[in-house]
Amino acid sequence: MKVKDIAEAAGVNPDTVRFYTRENLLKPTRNPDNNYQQFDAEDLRRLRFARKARQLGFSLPEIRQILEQADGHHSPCPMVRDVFQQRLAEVEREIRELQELRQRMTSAMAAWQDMPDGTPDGHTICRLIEHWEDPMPSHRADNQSEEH
Amino acid sequence: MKVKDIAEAAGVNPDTVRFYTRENLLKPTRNPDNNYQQFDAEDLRRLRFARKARQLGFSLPEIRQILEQADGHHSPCPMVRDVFQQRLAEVEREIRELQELRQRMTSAMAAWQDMPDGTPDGHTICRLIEHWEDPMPSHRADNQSEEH
DNA sequence: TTTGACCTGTGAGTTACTCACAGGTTTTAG
DNA sequence: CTAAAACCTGTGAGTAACTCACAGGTCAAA
Repeated sequence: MKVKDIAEAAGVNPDTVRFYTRENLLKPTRNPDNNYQQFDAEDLRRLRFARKARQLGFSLPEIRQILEQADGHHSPCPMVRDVFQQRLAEVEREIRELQELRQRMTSAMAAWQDMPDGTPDGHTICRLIEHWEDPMPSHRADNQSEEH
Repeated sequence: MKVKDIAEAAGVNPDTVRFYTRENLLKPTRNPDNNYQQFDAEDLRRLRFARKARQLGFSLPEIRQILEQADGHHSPCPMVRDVFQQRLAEVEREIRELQELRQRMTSAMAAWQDMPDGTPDGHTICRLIEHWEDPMPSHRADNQSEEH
């Protein structure tokens, strides 16, 4: 399998395959004739695994670690379990934060209803946002200055 | 007020103030003697507004737009309302996706309980993830190839 | 007066890709 | 058989919203 083949088989962009190869998540052999990368069924499994782990919120370094552990015939289980549990906690925190945010937004929307659309006072909304009480630190998506 | 003062007053990193200034969200005057930036109370209000809008999920270009509209004595209301509504829908989608993810993760955790911690078969977990049924596109946090 | 804390602008690093480029190879159509 | 299309290669840049580092200038206190 060449880059495009494995990419299609896994449903990803060929550039992602190249990227993962650069990042040592995939280790294709090389065709000495033309230096093309050769992927096999195992690579495809790794790629699919990586993609699913990504959907679960694992980072590329974490995924690489898992794959390397498995390569070395070590059980990545305990580690995976830890990371998985951490990730679950994180997901739950994200849900709580977003629910709170949604609550605050719908309240704001309600207050909004009382104003005509083209209200002449542009400061009304701005004040609404200005006086937004300072909440959560933020949700992981937008802020990397998180506490980990 | 100098950079550090306004940064402290708003509870942000001084580099964020400098960054917002570069991005034209803040337009401090300059002290001609030393070329230092001079911020006033209005700048502080803008900065606080920007930070709260960020927490609500507005992007910097959106925030800049709102501030510029307000500067030009136009009411940013209709625009803000639109963006706000979009953002609310997005938050609700994120919540749904994360809840689904959490559901799937807790199910996986349950299956996990049946295995001893240091299980010799490292492929057990990997298989668990491998066979994860392909779900949602992903949640905005980790994937910019979203459909907008 | 000298230290230390601040200021300046610029450039790089973060994450997980995606895209563009220039040049080599292979496949396919005519 | 050849020319064009489609693929391959590596590298470098762009994305969002910062954060940090660097080198050199300025200023307040001891």
